Amino acid sequence: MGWPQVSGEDNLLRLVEAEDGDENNYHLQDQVGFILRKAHQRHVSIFASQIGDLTPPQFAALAKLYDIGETSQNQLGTLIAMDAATVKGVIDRLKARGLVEVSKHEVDKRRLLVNLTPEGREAIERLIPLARAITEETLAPLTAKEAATFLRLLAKLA
Amino acid sequence: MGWPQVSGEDNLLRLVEAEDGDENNYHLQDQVGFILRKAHQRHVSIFASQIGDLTPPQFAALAKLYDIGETSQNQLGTLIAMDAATVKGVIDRLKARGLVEVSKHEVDKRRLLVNLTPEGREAIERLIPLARAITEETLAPLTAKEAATFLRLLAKLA
DNA sequence: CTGATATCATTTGCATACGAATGAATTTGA
DNA sequence: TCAAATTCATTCGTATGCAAATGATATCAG
Repeated sequence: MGWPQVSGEDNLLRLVEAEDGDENNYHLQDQVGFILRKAHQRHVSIFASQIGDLTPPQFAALAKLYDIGETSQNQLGTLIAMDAATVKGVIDRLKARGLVEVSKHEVDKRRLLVNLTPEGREAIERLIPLARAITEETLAPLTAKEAATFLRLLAKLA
Repeated sequence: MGWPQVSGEDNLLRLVEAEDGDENNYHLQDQVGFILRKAHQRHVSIFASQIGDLTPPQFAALAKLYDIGETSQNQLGTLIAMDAATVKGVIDRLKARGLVEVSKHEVDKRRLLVNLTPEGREAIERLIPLARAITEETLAPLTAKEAATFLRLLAKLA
């Protein structure tokens, strides 16, 4: 009489509803948000297995700085989809490890300029091949054609 | 001469490489992990706009309990893809709000049983229609056909 | 039966992630 | 020009998310 009392009735009710067309049946497992969260978790896990000493957001910051060179902290955040509070923490940790350095903007005194250090540059150049492997492993469950389709649709959602 | 000094040379180098076949060019924006992270962020944002007083993980816990009835905290975590440490925090907060209640397993004294309270049951029944709207809005950039394809491929990845 | 293993839950430490509030500096507009 | 609005960065509070360590309990193997 523990859970059957309430839940049992519900399971019965749900069976009846299923026969009626399943309209009131909500399956968490089928919701895009839930699957999206799991897919993201899996990717982060793959990332960690290949690049243990850097998180995906930290890698994103380095990769973007490598791509575009010095920028303001806020601008960098915009480019890698992090709000101001989040990017500050990421940059602080990269700074503490000597991978980036910060300086004040000459004219606009509000801005904090961020750039790679030589060590940061060396690190990102060393890691980019691993990042390609991570992408490959993440997409491994799909065929090449499926992967292309998936990336196209995912980009439309993001 | 602030940032052009190093970055300018790099952009030039990259242009040359692009002519060579783009092999050394790494574009964060095209990586599945980065787009996955952004898509997830967008969904969480949509979720928050429709259900402000509950997070997606909290909702997942309630929805799963509504679906299967009372379970152990660990088992619930497995079902909604959360590790033991994470699910504990989620359940603690739901418990503090009176949406779930916990009790000790009669025979296995290690287990902590979790179940919906009447308030929790009422809440999840009220929220499920909103969850459907959230799914719809998240998938809105895709046609119905694209959405079906996307969900199929996403599920293979997750 | 009992020692080795395994499971369940908790705790700690670290790292995103975001809303909201704050302060400093810049830009806008009347 | 100068007050209002905006932008940039920081800080605080809250909420995932995971690894690792710990303690309590349960199960298994010999």
